[in-house]
Amino acid sequence: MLDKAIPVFWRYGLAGANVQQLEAATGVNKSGLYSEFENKDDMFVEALRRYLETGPALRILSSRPLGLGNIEQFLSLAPAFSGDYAGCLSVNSTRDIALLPDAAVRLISDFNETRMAAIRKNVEAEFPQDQVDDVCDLIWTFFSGICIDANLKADVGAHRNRVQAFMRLLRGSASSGRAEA
Amino acid sequence: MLDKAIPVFWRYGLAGANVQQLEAATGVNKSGLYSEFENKDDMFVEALRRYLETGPALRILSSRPLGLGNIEQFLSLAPAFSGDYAGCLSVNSTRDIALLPDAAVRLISDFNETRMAAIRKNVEAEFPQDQVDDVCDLIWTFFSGICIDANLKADVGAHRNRVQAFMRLLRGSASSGRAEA
DNA sequence: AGTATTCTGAACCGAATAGTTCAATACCCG
DNA sequence: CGGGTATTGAACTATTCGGTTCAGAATACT
Repeated sequence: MLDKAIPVFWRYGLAGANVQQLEAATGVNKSGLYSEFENKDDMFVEALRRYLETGPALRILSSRPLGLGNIEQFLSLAPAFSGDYAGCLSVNSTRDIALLPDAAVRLISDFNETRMAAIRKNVEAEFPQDQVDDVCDLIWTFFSGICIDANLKADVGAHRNRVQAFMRLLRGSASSGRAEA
Repeated sequence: MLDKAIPVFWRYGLAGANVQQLEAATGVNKSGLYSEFENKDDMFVEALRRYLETGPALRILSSRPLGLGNIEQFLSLAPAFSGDYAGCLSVNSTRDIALLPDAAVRLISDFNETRMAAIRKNVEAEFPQDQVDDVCDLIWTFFSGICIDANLKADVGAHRNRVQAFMRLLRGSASSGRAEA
């Protein structure tokens, strides 16, 4: 049920989605919706929570061996490209941050930290210590950019290309960085 | 007047902004608003148009000499970090694309093309031809990422750092690319 | 000063919104 | 089969929304 609600919030945001759409998408009518959730905000928070919990990001980033391979997987697979919805619900939601309930903001912030820590472990495996912060930041910024851009045009081929170009840049920097060190 | 409306749409999006907020922000009441604009969608489109027309992006990207210096300026200055609003209205709006009037989608798409062409001219000045497409794509993706992330935390210092780290990566790639060629 | 014009305030409208209630119905399980 | 439990449909409320109308006040022009 939450899984059915996720795409609605994904596409339209919290403010742009109405409960009729949620009824249609979930197949549950208003009575049912409001017996399970307190209000629309609550539905959003729970959908977002489920999205973050079931998403592949942390799994990908913690698979062994740690390293840039995981980063590439993360950038390739974590943003969705399924037509119905594209990019990432959490990234999309940071755009709506001004209208989000506190609980949702906290979810996003907390998961950002967790995800960043997971990214960091992979970066530490390949970069000298003094570059780790910057590289992590670049990866996250790049991920956000991919996710937003996917809303406008979700081209799977272009996405693959883009990730590979970024990884080339990163790998180049990693090897030259090690050489210098 | 449009200048006063821009921050409202910026923060709350088209769906999340209501006309009361637009009245308060512009200091013009509903009567005045609706005598000048057809409807809320129209206000949004005109605000977005003005934003794109008056923004610094194209000016920065076409200043001489062309090159990565312009790209750095663009990444540093084009995203706003003014507390009231952060990032970029156009990038924010791509997240709301599903609810935007056609005219707005066209504005965004067209300006994306124009901006990308301007980026390209700067990239061509420093990169071998076969890397230009990829580098342009990376720059745009990075820009989008910066803008979205600014919604959550708009830290000017972190922003500077981030841009510089990206530029190091890019400059490293440019010199090694030329060396190979 | 007098006239034309613009802008404002406030009332008003219909539609859509989130959210509630409850009788009827379907379903499940003993 | 029968009784308890979910689930539904639909009517209903209250509020907010975008948008309209228009008389009056402020403003500008001559």
